[in-house]
Amino acid sequence: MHSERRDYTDQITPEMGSEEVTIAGWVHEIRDLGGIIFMLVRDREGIAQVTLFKKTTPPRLVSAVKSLSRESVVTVRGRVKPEKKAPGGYEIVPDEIQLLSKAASPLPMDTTGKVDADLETRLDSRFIDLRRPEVHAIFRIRHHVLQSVRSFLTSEGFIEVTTPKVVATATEGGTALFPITYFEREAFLNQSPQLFKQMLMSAGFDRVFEIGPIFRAEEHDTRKHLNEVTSIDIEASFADHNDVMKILERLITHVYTEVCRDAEKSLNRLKVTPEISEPPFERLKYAEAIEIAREGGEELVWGEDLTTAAETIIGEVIHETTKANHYFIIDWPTETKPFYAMPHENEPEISKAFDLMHRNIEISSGAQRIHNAEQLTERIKEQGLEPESFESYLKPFKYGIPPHAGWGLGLERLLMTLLNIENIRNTVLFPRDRKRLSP
RNA sequence: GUCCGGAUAGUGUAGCGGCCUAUCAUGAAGCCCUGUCGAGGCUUCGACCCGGGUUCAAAUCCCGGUCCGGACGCCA
Repeated sequence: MHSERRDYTDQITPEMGSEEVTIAGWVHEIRDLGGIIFMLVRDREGIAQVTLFKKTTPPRLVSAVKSLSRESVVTVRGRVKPEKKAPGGYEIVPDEIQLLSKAASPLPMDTTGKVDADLETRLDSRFIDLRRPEVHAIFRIRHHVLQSVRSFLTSEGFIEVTTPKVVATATEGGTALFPITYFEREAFLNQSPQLFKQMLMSAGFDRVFEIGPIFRAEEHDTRKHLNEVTSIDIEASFADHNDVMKILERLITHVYTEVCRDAEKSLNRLKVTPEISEPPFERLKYAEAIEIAREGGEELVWGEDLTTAAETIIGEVIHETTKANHYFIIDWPTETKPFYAMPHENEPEISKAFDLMHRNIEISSGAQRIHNAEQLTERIKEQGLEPESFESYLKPFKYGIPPHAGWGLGLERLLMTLLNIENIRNTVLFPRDRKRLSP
């Protein structure tokens, strides 16, 4: 039975006449009108209507359907019947219905859209929540985004790599790391593939990208933070910050364009039309950004990171003037950025670091990196860190490493802004936040 | 972590001192119904987060706890 030919519901059309089909899926709804019963069967691609007539359908099938519970898994073999009154212009008249797995009731939540559930309830029963077509659509689009990122970066000469997530030291300072037990030693979950990417520049890989999980042990509790996220990271040799910003803006446009082209059905299901930004994106200097925020009433000190309110004001002003959602904030104060960001030669208090913003959300940040071992050691000291603990990091810089630049792009933030999703938890199958560790 | 809201059937909600033996929807069980597409009609089932207090009387007011949401903070 499992090896039999199976048709997805979207492959069936009214033009198929009375062809035999076999569908497999979940019982979405049963509407028993007495003399006629409609059973809606849902699979990954859609919903098909199976119609049973009390007078002509074999009684065993009628009673089988009457005893089915919602969300049970069934296969239906039957004939296609073009029917104007049926959704999609066809229905399936069954010859055989098999129950493969019975669903208990009541269900932990509604799957048909009649009753909304809180995010908490949905995440507790995520396996059911993910059955809902509009939730499923997010992850179909996520797949398209990943596909499109891979094809774009590959066509730009980047090699996909994977680097360890279990690491020995808390390398970057900055964010808090999750400690774990690694046999008899302490280890950490990696916060960024940064140092590995740079080692690969020393190793002569020239251009690499990695798509993988990163972990942040920060106790933040907001709509746009998670403790485990997927980072799209690149590093490019013989390149500066301007070069990688150009790659980034073209990547964003490419992803938006491809998603609009390839994921139309899922976008319609979510009722969103992504707004494509065309390169070049606005490049706003940090100094200009804080000026805009000050004019909008925010009190900011040069040298500090932007507040959420400041980001909102800046995002709105930029949107008014450029009509675009995406923009870069460039020339950040060196002290606000990680030690490996390259300071400008003639103005070392600002660095060749940038953030890519979508309105008020930071979706990516990157920089040209320092590739000189002495300068790097100096910067480590200036940030109050111990150069001794960075020895294995510093080693590749002593034996020939080209100038290089790169960025990290948050996949979930990209999806949020692409699909206008309010809470980042909706963009991850099984989100990990301050409170949630299962499922 | 701070501030502000909130917690009522499986799910989503109304009620905010006595009219609550708690509203409505959805769901489940049963009955009627041959074109539903949030089908319809009738019957039944199912809930006040935990602990303490105030009061003749608490779902409702007060205190503590737990959990949730939002904003902010923290954050390559």
